[in-house]
Amino acid sequence: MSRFWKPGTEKPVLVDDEEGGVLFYSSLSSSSGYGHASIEKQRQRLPVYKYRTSILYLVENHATTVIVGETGSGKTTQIPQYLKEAGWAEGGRMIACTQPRRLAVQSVASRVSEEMGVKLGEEVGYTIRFEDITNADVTRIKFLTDGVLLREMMDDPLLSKYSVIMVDEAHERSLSTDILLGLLKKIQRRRPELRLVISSATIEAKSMASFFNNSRKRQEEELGPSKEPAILSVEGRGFNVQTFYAEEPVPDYIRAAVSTVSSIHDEEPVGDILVFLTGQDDIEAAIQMLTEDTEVTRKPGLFVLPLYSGLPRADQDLVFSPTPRGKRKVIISTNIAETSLTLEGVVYVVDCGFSKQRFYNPMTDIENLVVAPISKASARQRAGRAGRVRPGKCYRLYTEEYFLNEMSAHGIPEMQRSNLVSCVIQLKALGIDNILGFDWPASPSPEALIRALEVLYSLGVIDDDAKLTSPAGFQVAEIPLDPMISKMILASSDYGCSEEVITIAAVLSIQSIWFSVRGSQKELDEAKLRFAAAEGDHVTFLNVNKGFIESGKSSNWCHKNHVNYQAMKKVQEIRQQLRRIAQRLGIALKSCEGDTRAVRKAITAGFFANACRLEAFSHNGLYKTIRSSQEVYIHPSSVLFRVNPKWVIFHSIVSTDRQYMRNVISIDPSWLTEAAPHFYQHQQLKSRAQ
DNA sequence: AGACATAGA
Repeated sequence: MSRFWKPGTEKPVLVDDEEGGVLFYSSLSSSSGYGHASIEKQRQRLPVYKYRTSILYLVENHATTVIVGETGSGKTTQIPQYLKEAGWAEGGRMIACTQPRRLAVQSVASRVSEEMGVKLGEEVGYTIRFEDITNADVTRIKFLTDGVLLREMMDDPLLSKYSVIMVDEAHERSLSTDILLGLLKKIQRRRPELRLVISSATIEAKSMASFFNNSRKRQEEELGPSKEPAILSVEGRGFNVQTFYAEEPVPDYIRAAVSTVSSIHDEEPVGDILVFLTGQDDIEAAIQMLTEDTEVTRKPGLFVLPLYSGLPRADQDLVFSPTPRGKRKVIISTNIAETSLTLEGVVYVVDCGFSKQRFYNPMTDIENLVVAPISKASARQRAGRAGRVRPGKCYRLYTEEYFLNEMSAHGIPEMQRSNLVSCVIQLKALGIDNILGFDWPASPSPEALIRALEVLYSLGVIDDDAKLTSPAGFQVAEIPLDPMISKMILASSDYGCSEEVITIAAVLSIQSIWFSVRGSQKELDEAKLRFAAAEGDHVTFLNVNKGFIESGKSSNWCHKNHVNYQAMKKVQEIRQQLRRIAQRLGIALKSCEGDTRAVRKAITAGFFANACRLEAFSHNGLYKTIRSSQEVYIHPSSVLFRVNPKWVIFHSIVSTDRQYMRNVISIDPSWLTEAAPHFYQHQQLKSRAQ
């Protein structure tokens, strides 16, 4: 909750800002105090309050209600309370409200418990991974991530303990939100008494409503609530934002962003500037230009800060520190500032019109990060970030003509740009047999679905009838990780190395265990050599983890070795969760005491499909994948870079100028046929080995 | 000889 609270200052109050972001108010700013009466008044001042009766009426009479709520309408914090006040949580039932992000879950839950004057974790609680702040006997309103609600369905497929489920931020179309929406539509048919509240931005409301339209003719004769969804709009409380467009298309958006910042600083009154660029590289280039530009640096009072997810926490926290009097803060950010967090004091937004987006190619089974134009919806969201404290201005580094005619209305749902193995196994675990015929809010391509089914079949997780195998399929579905990693953990049981493989699984599920600072790349490379294992990166992770444990989990040790202390703590947390799950699944927790063959065989059991062979006469480290003869190279960050063993298995691919394998181990090709005889026939390997 | 948008279980 106090994620960005700075020790030594008064504890801030977190307030949901209705965009899944979190706004940080100092408690000094509301000197009226938090007595019950003043909270009640604050509640009544929210735009959504006028619609209280209408909302309750619609929820009573419609199976699904779509709420279009703009920024600051108060829908997220108020609607669950209205529902409870109207009796929807009586008789032991619960009201659920989902969010796409953990931080939003925590902050909204704490706000609502405060408004209701109850202790968090009692009448109002929340659940996110690793944190269940609820009490089954007394919790009536429960906030949770949509991913957690999906997991809950494994034990309770009809979600029978909930009377109303509110899906917030549905317009974001995240993978888990879309899966959840598809499943909720199915549950509705079995549970006519269940009510859904879908909260969405304007642009998606109609398609949401038509997705949930289950009405048939002669509906009047049926009992129960109308199957036709209701739509209700609630106005927001943002300030007006004036938009400016580039007159001509800009050839270089980094340069254009820098000069726009410079002229805002020259010509506009005080107020912070938020610049949207695409990634770390862009941001660092822009900062360098801004600080080298003597025109700008001569002027006092410009305070430039980067913001992206990979930035160390201490540096991220800087953007929340108050702007000193007479200074102007310039925050240069990735998309993280579009939805995930909110910056107070921003009056000017500069939008480059692009973001990095993930795309998935089912033909090659490769996920790519591509710089691509944003949607109109994203552009509006970015602009809105300027109007939070007073009227603001948004400078778009593209033409109005481009905005109107070229930009798509909304982005492609994540479902249609992702590898679907995790998604498909979740549906299978819930008994959805006909994956291709599933009613999705946005259908993924049949090719991507078929590819996911193929991978699951080759892992032995589904059978010839595409049903989960027993026990392997059910076990893999139970582990909250990518199925290839889950399979690797299952196999570690047979090879007697589950402790090691669980460590590897934990490391692979976080971004990076290395602490990288621009300019100290060489030191990091040297630090890596201290842990480097000839077998490859996965074994190197084991060495790092061992060193960390032996140091007594010391942050000082991490610092000296260029290891990210926060990341290592996270690794330990995930390890503990995975160990508990493994024990529940009957996987013996056992260490192989340094037998790296055993570890690599277990990895092969999950990742055999990612096997590659060094080209016979390659002088530059060219490999080809066994499965599809794709040309790939070992990533320079790998400990096997330039070592180039003959046979390797990779964990993932990144595509830049070439396809690079990240996290690589060397293997013996005979392990492939041992792990997946059906996938690699002897014949095939032999002919390729020649 | 060179790189990592953003979430989530």
